[in-house]
Amino acid sequence: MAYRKTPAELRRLETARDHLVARATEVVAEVGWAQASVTAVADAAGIAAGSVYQHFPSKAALAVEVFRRASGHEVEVLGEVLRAEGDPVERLARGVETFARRALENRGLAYALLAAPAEPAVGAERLAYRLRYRALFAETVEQGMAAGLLPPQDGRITAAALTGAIGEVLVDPLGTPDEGSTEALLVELVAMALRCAGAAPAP
Amino acid sequence: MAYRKTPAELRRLETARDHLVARATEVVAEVGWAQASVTAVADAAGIAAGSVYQHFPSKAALAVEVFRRASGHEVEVLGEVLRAEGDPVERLARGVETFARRALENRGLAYALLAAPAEPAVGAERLAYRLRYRALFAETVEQGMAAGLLPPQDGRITAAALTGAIGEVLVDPLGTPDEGSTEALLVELVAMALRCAGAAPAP
DNA sequence: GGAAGAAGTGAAGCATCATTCAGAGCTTCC
DNA sequence: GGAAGCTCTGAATGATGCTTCACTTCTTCC
Repeated sequence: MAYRKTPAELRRLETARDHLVARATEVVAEVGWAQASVTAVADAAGIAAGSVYQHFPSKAALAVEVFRRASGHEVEVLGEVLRAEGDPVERLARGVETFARRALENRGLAYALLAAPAEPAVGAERLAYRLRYRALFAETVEQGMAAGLLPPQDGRITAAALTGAIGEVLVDPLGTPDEGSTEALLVELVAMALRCAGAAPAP
Repeated sequence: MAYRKTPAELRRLETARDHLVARATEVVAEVGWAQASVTAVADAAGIAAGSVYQHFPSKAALAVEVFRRASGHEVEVLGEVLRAEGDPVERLARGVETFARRALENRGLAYALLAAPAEPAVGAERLAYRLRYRALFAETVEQGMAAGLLPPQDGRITAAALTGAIGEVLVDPLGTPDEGSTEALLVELVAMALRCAGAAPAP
């Protein structure tokens, strides 16, 4: 007998999938990719290990989805800040600050997205998303050059440097992770980024 | 019956161990940590898998030795260049260039040392060696500030940025890996590094 | 030359996980 | 209410790859 899923059932499945991805993301942020076994993730989502395969064909596919959702959001936020109205140099400063601040607010996830050991499928995805971060920074740097605010340079290298610098700071944050030093860190990081792009020092 | 190894025998063992580490390093540079199984490494060294355990208590111990030998050499070379005679800014430029050039000349190994997915023991070692690179850069930046050649800044952040930037460039080299573009890349990278530290632009 | 002890071998042992599957429990539709 | 089809379960399966170990080969010493 032919049989169709009701909309409610479809919604339930979709919700279960979202819930699985969300919990998997938490697990990855807490314990890293290596420790995020199918069993651990399923337990966190409150389902059996086998049920993971109702939603994803493999562990790698789930891992990639976790990575894409989290990274996609970061790329969007960074893009919005960098493409806002105004002076390219100011936008760059705000972009670096936003990117770094968000990463520092969720270090576990940021580390997982940017640097933590991961299976090859996630590694490939990471490469692709890093290029997107870099492309966004590069675009803003080129606008700064076009506006005569930045000296001639290869914007792609400056962009890579910015991405790498923020990553480094996250991997081993300088100083203790309290409020005060985080703010000081951001100030230094933004200043470094502006020097790096060759912006004239603030008066 | 008590029995001592002859000096010749001791030398043979030491040589065998060195040979194993050297071949393992090659394997890692070629195929990465993940694919460098005990069997693959033993095959490359021309010994049986079990014989690896004559020299190292575990695969992780061998991996750590491979990492330390290769990274230790890089730290030494960088230290020598950065601590040579002369102007801190010039030394910094030469240090960045040397570090990047050496990495670009052996990309497989550089990638393995700086970024490739690896087991936790190697990851921990990597963190330690990155701090050593950063400490060397930071020292030079502070000397530049003391000499009035660089503006006030947190040298540790600049150092992290330099390490990160070079790492990024290696992970996904901009442009094709031919002679000409490598040289152009180095020029841009050094220029970026000097801006990053706040050195006055060359006339 | 031969006994004693060390190094080398490589196939078996073992641990770890991703993945599967046969059955239990639900949902749909008449 | 009940048949048909779907989701969920979790123990069994299977693959991978480090590590062990009984045995062979080589080295030392008398």
